[in-house]
Amino acid sequence: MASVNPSPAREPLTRRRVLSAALDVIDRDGLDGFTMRRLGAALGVEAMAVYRHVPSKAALLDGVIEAMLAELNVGDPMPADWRGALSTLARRHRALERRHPGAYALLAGMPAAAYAAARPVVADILSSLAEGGFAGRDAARALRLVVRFTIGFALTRPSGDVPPPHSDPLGPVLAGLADPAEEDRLFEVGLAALLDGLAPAEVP
Amino acid sequence: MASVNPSPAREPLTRRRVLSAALDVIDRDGLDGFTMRRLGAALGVEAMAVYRHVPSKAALLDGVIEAMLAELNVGDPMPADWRGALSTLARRHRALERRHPGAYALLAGMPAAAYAAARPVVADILSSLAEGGFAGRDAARALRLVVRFTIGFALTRPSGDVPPPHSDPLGPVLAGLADPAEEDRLFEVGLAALLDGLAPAEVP
DNA sequence: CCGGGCGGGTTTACGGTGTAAACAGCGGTG
DNA sequence: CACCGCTGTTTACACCGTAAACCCGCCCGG
Repeated sequence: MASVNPSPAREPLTRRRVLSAALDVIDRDGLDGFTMRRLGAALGVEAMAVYRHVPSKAALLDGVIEAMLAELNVGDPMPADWRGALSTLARRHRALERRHPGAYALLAGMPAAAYAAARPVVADILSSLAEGGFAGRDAARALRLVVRFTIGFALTRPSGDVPPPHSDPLGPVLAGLADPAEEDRLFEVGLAALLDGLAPAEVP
Repeated sequence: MASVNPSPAREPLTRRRVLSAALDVIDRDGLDGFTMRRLGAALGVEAMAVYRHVPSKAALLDGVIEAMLAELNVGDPMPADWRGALSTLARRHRALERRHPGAYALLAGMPAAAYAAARPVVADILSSLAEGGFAGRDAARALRLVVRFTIGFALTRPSGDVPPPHSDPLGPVLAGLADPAEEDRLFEVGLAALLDGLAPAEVP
């Protein structure tokens, strides 16, 4: 017989399949609900089978990080000016977070080496920055700051709802804390401020 | 007999004592190494004893968050100008992180109500901002942005060390990634940029 | 003076976790 | 055909958060 499966036996487990299923499970059940046993179930397999393709849960999560970062390379095209490039990166990051709300938190402890998965965008942006007059070190700093601002902003979204709606000095700070529209506006304000302040020293 | 203990029996467990010991254990063993059983041991008590003073581990961690935020109220005095006030808050935050490197990550999911523990500083800063010409909504936004930038920056410190030291377009981005001095400089650059961009629209 | 409740601390137990180790079947090669 | 290496399964272990039962010393009403 040819290699066509006579019975609809499952196709073989693969590192790719494992990583992709892991991302799905995390997005569905959250990071806390993500369990090797659940991952196995999602793959139609026993938990321990996963360990044939991944050395540990931590390493698996590193793989998930890289898979997410790779998604940053696709999207509407990057503008050539540094400001546009950086804010496009930020927007892709926010889209990534919306797509993977559970897994996005993994980016906090990123292994640094994982950045390589986003090499194409990063390279584009670095060249935009160079073209825009940033010195090498300053370009790297600008990029890192935008990335960390964006990730950090997403990770620090406060949870519970606002309790004291009146006559508290904290009132204005807590108001509309959970409103997604305000969240968007806040991010845009912050990003614009950061980019303004990052512009390279003019050399007239 | 007076209330002096005849035998050096341990003094009674208290919510305060529990929270403080929890903070110690977290700082020593990290968030992952923080276990109810270990906390009990640190208090010279069985794990379940803690539950007389705290309804669950999650609630306990909320208490730890509030304890940390309360520390923001002490430190060298706050300048009256909004820029100085905000950057003093940021500096206190960074000191807090240095003091509690393990527990600081809890601030990511802060319950929003916990902000109340920092009411004094927050009130000071809001009045500085008002004095500086910020409208109510803008003042709250500026404050929230600085806080989230600062916390987010701390939480997104990349872990592993830099692998490709040469001839990679990513070279400059990964270089000196783990150097604490560069980390400080990066933070100062970002904070300055953010504050610059946040200045209220001038009304001449 | 006593007895009883009760509040703080301990013991035991349960279902869940990550994963080490032994095992089972199956395909390809001598 | 015998064997071996891969892949997946089973079993087992130590540890986790916490529910429930228990135990004991103190305080208070009679």
